Amino acid sequence: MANKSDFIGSLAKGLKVIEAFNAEHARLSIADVAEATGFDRATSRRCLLTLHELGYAAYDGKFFTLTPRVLRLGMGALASLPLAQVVQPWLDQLSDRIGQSTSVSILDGTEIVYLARAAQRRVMSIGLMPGSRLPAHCTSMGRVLLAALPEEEARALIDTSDLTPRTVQSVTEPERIMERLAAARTDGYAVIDQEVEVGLRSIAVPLYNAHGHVVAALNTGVAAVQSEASDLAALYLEPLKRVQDGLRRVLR
Amino acid sequence: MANKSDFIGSLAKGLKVIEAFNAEHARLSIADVAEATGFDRATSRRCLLTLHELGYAAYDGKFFTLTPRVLRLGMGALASLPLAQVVQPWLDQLSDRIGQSTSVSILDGTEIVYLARAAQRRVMSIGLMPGSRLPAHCTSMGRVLLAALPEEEARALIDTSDLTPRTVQSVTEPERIMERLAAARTDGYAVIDQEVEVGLRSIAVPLYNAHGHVVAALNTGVAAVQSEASDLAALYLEPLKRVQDGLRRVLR
DNA sequence: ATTTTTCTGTTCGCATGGCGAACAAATCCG
DNA sequence: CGGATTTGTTCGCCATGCGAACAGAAAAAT
Repeated sequence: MANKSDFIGSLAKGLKVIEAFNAEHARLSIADVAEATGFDRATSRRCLLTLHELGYAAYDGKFFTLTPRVLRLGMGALASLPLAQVVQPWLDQLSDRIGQSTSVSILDGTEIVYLARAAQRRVMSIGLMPGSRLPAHCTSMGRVLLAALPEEEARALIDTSDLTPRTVQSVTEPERIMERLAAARTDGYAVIDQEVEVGLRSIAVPLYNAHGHVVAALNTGVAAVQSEASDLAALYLEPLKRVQDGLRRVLR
Repeated sequence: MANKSDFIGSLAKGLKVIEAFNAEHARLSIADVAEATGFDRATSRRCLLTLHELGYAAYDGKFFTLTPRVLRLGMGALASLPLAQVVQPWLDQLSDRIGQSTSVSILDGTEIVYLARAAQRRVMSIGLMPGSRLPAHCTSMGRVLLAALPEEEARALIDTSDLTPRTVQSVTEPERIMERLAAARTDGYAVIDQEVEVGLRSIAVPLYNAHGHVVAALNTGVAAVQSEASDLAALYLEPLKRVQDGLRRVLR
């Protein structure tokens, strides 16, 4: 930004207030928002009242919750990503053929964002839908996306990730994660075994565009009771690579 | 809002700029945004540059597109709706049993917003995901949700709806739509036959909470080549009502 | 290739919007 | 019931955000 005077502080504050709401904090008071954002209580209050006035938040006299109207804010981004529309039929077909859930995601900072999904039976307790996020370092799709970056860039992202273990199997040492990325780079795919959630294993491959650049990741996830980690490549790598090859001609 | 001075105009402007992006207008210039929002060009420019600075928009030197980060703005709303989490397993089961896609949505103004979905084979060309919207007046779920409102309230929403026909079968006269709502009220369900999209028929029922209030709608959609509209009730009403009954005890 | 039109970047003066402190009242909690 | 916490409100202040105006760049038309 050329000039500091091109920046609108009030808008920035309001967006930070919206981001203060999440699954764990769905219903917040003025004091809650002031604490979560670090803004003055009166500032937080004006932001919340503005959101309420515009229909983005409901207010019961003390607590605020976001309303479905805020979904309009995000739809512009999903809509502007042609990738999701293009890959959906491929995911549906792949999911039908292999009998497992499949997804496509992209990297956004230290997280992956789901763009498209074809779901079979639920194997994860958290519902994953376009827009959902998971940490990149401990997901198969995240690992192939990080592996596609220059090594220093990947390391910087790992260093700023929240490496808090999510299961007892979570890999949390940066050096070991970098090793897994190197392996993913060499193998052309990544497998995770109950690192992001107990009971879930998944395998992912990168998706390339016609120029050979990695633009997304494709995975399938299976219940741990259903397949050993060591079997995932034998079972699913070939169909995933077939979709990878098919999409390479289509994506730009 | 008690005081006009509790309203933050700059925040309101910025949110309107974000909403200017949609599927048809995914990539906008400063002039485009000024035109779409009615704001001064310099104001539009500052909003866009602020969104870019915060990571919500990408900028190529002339055009802006929203980035996946704006999805964080909407996720707080979905997360704060326990309804989506509660109904998902019921949708998955129902979808498996009847072999068709099923969805749950709520009313937001003149539109329905999808909260949850269990998809089988794609019958619609537009991908519907949580957060997607369709006009209420010409969808089966929209009709049962409008039918649950006091009649004057429903009429006011019909009067402010965009009644542009989407297919040759679209019902667009307010009186005829009100008749369809009355029928839905009497029957306890609604069927639409290719009004929202050629090739799609669907049937929906309202979802009640333990207090008997309508809180959402549940539907299944089928390809027109697969079932006649007159057969939908015979084929699917019973399983839909079974889920309706089951959820009545669970929803609050 | 040139001219015209449209768009963007930038500056700047101005008005007021948004800020936060302070106080009173309401609510919550022990 | 008293103390602690939170919310509503007012208000003075000043920095923020606005929009006009101008120059330059880019795009479109000739």
